[in-house]
Amino acid sequence: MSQKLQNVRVRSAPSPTGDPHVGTAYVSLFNYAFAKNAGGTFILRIEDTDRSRSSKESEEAIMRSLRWLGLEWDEGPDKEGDPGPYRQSERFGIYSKYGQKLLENGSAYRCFCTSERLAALRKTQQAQKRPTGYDGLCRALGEDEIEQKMAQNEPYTIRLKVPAEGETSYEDYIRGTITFRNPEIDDQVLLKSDGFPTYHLANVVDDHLMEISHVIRAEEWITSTPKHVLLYNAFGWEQPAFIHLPLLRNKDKSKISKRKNPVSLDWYREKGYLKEALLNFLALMGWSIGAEREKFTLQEMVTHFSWERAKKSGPVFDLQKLDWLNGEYIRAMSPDELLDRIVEEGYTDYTDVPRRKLLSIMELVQDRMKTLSEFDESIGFFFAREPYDAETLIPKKKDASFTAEVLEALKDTLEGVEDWTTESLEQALQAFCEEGGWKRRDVYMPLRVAITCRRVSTPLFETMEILGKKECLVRFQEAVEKCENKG
RNA sequence: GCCCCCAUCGUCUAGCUCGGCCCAGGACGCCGGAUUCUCAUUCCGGUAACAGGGGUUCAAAUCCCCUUGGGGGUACCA
Repeated sequence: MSQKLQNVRVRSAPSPTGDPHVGTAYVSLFNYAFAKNAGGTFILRIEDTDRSRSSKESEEAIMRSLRWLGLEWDEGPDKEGDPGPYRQSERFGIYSKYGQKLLENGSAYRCFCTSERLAALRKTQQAQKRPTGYDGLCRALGEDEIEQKMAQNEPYTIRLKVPAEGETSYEDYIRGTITFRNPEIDDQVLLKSDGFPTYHLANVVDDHLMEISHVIRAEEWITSTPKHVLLYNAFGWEQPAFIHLPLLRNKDKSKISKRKNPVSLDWYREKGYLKEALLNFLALMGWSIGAEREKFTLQEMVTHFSWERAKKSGPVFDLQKLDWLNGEYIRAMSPDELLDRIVEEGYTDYTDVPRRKLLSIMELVQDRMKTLSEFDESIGFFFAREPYDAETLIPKKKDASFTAEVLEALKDTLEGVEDWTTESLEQALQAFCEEGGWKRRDVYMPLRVAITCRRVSTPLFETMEILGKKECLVRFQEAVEKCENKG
């Protein structure tokens, strides 16, 4: 397998159906990394030949998502180049012309079989435990029969005439030689009866016209590649190199699917995964940078990219590890940077809060966040008194009267703190515990809940400083009353 | 059913191309501990794998074969 890296042109060719899929990002990432490493061109081509399932919204979502991730293409639907357009629905005329060519040189034939007959055929084949596939009925049609049917306007498809004997093989960069016996390759439909091409024809024609040098796609295409090879041969075209990436898997090892895994790139974005974390994680799913490193940037992947370090086996998509990675990236940023990201990318509603205040809060929550969407959730109590049960005030293994006692005792101390800073508060509270013989945890928990309304919160004294004495005392008083009502 | 791909800790993997340095290394998770006002963070420690069987060889996680397991394909969807 000679890697001719002179003129690398690769493409990501998603179908615009449904939500933008992580698999698209995954395949695009590898195309991108390889192209950029080789100084080549990364193309985005929209494969919308399935008219009923394709949608404009989906196409836009794919482009938006890829751009969000920073996988910018050099040529694509909105970046026209010589071999465009890059949307197959806009190349409609091209395919039938090439289908015609195949008809003329005897590599394809018209098939008038109805879908009903095909379905029945498949059924009996399965029942008889025979391999399924077209039986070649229309291959034997004579010229006059064909003309007659056409005169009667009978709908037909154009099928590839796969050689009855021999075998077809190709070299896969990461899997080596893959061989299929020709009788096992189906006479694939190339042009549907509505005149639209199937994936197979459109794909090969476009890859040729767009001078794609390496076809990098997911493993699920391995079996249809021999059909593509046959097509290149039938046209007399040089074939590109083929590389099949392992499929992303659910926990049960099946192909990743939305029923078993969040699969939409929008979901990851909304949840607040950083693009660098998601990219890094996706890269890890099919490639390793070597040594004992697992954190690396897109740019590092590009510079170190090589197929030797690509893997063949299908990785389970494990959100737990993504969470960890995301946390790593979050912690690696300065509070300032993090806040910028959160504000710019719209993860917070607290946009009219003074930046200085948000920043001081950020310092308290940064280490506690796994995703950006957790920011607002974890700081809500800074801006509003949240409802909570009196029960919540009670420390472990203690009761309501104990809690009331603590709060009562605490009152004077709190009110007496003049300099409402983290340091003085801590000093005052420590002194309070020592003098009164209280255990810290028994004092801090009720206080924490009184101040933050939550048992899990940012560090107490820092939080109190930010809230200010006045607000803290109000909250404290409310807690005391809550306790009294309870008791 | 048939065809194709794959196979190292629960998960992601290094090692396999060029057999010995591997009674298999790292990471996530989990468990335990330290720090600690909660939760996190941070730091220590622990758990856990070469699917099985045959070969080849002085020597195999690494090469070959078989079995098993998993996955994908099998459409006028991509």
